Amino acid sequence: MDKPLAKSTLPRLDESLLSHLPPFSRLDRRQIRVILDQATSRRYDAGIAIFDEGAPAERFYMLLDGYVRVVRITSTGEQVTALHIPAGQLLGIAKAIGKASYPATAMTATESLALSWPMHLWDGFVADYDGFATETYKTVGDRVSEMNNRIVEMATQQVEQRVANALLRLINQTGRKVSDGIEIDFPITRQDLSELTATTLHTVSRLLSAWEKQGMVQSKRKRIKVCDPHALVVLSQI
Amino acid sequence: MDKPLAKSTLPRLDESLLSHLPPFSRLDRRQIRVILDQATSRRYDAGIAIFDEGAPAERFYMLLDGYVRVVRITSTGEQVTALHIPAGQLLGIAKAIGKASYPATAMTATESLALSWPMHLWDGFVADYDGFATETYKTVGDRVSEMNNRIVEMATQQVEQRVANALLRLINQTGRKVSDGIEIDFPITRQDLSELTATTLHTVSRLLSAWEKQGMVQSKRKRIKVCDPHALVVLSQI
DNA sequence: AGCAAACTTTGCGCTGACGCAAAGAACTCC
DNA sequence: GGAGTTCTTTGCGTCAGCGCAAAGTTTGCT
Repeated sequence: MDKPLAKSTLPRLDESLLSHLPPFSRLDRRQIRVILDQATSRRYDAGIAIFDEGAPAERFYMLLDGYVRVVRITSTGEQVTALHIPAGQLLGIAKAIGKASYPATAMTATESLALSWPMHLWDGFVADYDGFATETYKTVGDRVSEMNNRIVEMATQQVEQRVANALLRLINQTGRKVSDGIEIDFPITRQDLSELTATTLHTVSRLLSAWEKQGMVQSKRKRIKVCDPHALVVLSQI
Repeated sequence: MDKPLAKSTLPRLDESLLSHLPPFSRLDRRQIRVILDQATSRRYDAGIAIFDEGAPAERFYMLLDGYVRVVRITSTGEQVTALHIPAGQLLGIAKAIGKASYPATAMTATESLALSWPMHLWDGFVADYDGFATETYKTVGDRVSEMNNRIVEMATQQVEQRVANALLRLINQTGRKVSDGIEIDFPITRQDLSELTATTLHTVSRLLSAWEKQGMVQSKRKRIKVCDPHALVVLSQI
């Protein structure tokens, strides 16, 4: 869909980009060099689809910087966010779950930077690189767990608890410590939160307003800061 | 937890048990013989936990006969059904998603029969048996897709649509053609259906009564037969 | 600076689905 | 065969959260 930049337009990628990331951490410099030389690097604006649900899974990606929202779009045009992926994780790994096309759309939540490789290299990576397969399946497992938890939450909890849980998950996964609390590290609207918790932006807005009055959170346009995580935990477990 | 029967109490297992099942279908008789000789066979009554959420994943299973419900239990004791597994599929494959313990409980929905192997054989199976890994990851992928669909459904659909969808999924996966419709092939209560669709048994009962009046379904105690699948499809897609 | 677009807040009425309650039907086990 | 258990149905009152509407706020664009 979008044409990757020619590799030559970018400075040679440095080994340190990958060497500390779990799927590659057991590899030596030489192996990482080979991997990097096969990679395409690209910057994405915020709000762009890296790949689309249903499209043939031609490449897999390593998110180096930014945040990605994995969304599914229903026949009636509603969006449902399945998960958020922070920098340092693989995405578009359809092959790891035996799929030939992407099962969901990956949208950048912020400006992002990702490496990608053609999918035909996948089997080689799995076979040749120690730890790559293991870490990949762990990633799949973590995402399965998260989806599982979402199902349980949606099945058993009220809207208020679901929103509280979603906020807690977001600050755990992508929180940034600031002066008087923890802030979600990417722009997130009431609409986004509602798509993550199966409710409406109105209800999310009302909840955040109420919580702000009680001093548990502070928010401005596209930014949410949690000041009292413990109070949220209490709320989420009623 | 439950002690498997000693292998010697059962007649020698026949190769035809496995030879047509996807994870083993590319193997020759000799390989299947080796696999069977390492397997433990066991019968389970209906309503029994084959393994429990959180327990160390010591064995993996192939369901030969019956149906298994994969459930999660919340801190408040509510059950949520994640998926149903029909005969012919692997279960308890925590290793395939990088887990050392089972992420959910597997309960038999009917009397069932399963083979199992100690988990330490897993890596050998993946390495030695052609197609085993591929088929396993496909199974994982299918389950991920199904969970994904459940999330989207729960996020966007009304109770009526969710129940209709659940019924359609059940007759697709586990339906048995009978005289004037398709019947779900295992006993399923209103309560079970409500745990699958995040609602109450009362609401499910009301819906089924209404649908029965319209001739779309017929049901008796623990049995549901869909007479007009197309009408359900229409209902589910409003 | 000024306009447009995107995001947020808040009020109000409505209703789908739940909670509770109670009775009826089917099956199981002595 | 009868007592107990499990499953199902149905009625009724209630309310959480949605839909709609409209106004306010922030940001970006020209």
